[in-house]
Amino acid sequence: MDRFDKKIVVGMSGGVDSAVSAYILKQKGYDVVGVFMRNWEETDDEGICTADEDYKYVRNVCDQIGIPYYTVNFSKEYWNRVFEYFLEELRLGRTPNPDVMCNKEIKFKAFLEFALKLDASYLATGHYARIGDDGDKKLLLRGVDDNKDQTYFLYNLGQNELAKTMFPIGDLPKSEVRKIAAEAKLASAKRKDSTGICFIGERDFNKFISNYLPAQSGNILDIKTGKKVGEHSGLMYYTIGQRKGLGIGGNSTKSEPWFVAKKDIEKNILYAVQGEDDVLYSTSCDVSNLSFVAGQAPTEVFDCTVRLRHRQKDRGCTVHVEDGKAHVDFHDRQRAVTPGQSAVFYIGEVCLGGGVVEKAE
RNA sequence: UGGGGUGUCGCCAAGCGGUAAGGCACUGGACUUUGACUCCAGCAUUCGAAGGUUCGAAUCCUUCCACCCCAG
Repeated sequence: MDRFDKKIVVGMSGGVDSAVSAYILKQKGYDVVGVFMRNWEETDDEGICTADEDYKYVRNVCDQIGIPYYTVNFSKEYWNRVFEYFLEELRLGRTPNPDVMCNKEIKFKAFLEFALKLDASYLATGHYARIGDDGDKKLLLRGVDDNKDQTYFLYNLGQNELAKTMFPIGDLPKSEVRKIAAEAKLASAKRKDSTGICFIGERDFNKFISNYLPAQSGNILDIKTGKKVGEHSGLMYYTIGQRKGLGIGGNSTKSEPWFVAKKDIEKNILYAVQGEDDVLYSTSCDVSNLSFVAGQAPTEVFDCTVRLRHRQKDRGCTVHVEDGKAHVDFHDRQRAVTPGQSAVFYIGEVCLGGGVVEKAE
């Protein structure tokens, strides 16, 4: 019962969110241990090892808070379970979400196991998400700060994980987190929010993946006419709905921008369309690798909302679950539904779970 | 070789004697724990070239150059 008996491992990234998470738990009287994960050994484009920089902040913050800290290295696991998957999806011409996989395989699997081995009662992270109760079931709830909600990345968590997890800042708006950090004078209080692939950081995406995958240039065809309108430098550099990077200039007919409409990985052809055309929109999609927070789908058929890309607004849909897969009918057509991205289901504040888009129609 | 047409930013494209619109592309930034989407900003001292007329020209004149079309 005594909080002092409860040991909690906090995953520290070097940013404000995890720092404040640790700070809050410490304030509440828990036995807090900060652990920094080192999962990517390479330096960034400028030759800077971002992990070193991050760890410096972790050390400073932990000293300020007065908690012990450790570092653990899951580079091998990250490479094998996340990065290999990431590359394979790109080879297939899909658009993977490595951070979804990172949460599933690293943070809430390898890292969680590590924390429990340290005799921790819980693993805490700085995610903007909440854990609720529904009788004997745990619920994954959106963070109260709608703008920062990160449940999209966490839908693979199940009952076992949630029972051992805490999200200390999930019920706070970002502004409040910043304020707490500032008042506690935490070293990372004013650090810019990190973006980019978790653990890898902000990169020139094309340049980055060109280090791992061979690029094969080819033609860009107008999906409407089949005529060549440009050249691409490699299909993996493009995602459905993308505008930037096509390099297709004006012509005499229209003055609208071009968007990626489709990829033909067999023929190495990128199809583009000019303007917000119907071909960019889908009315349904197939989803595989389903994972439900409750352990199973609510029913075989259910209505909910679905988010198809991070920070995209979720929209109404009807889900048919069968043989571990789902067919999702959108109530309104959706733009740029992309294979490899996750479809995450919600009912109000509750994140039900989700899966990976296989095909959009 | 005759006849006609066109040459304005990487690509389209306004302008028609008064001191270079706009769109696309591109670049930078904002947003963002996935590559986007979106938003904001920047982007031709110069109008195929050289002369000339004029207070003043991309806009008028002359010559030249390039490309296109129709004849042959």
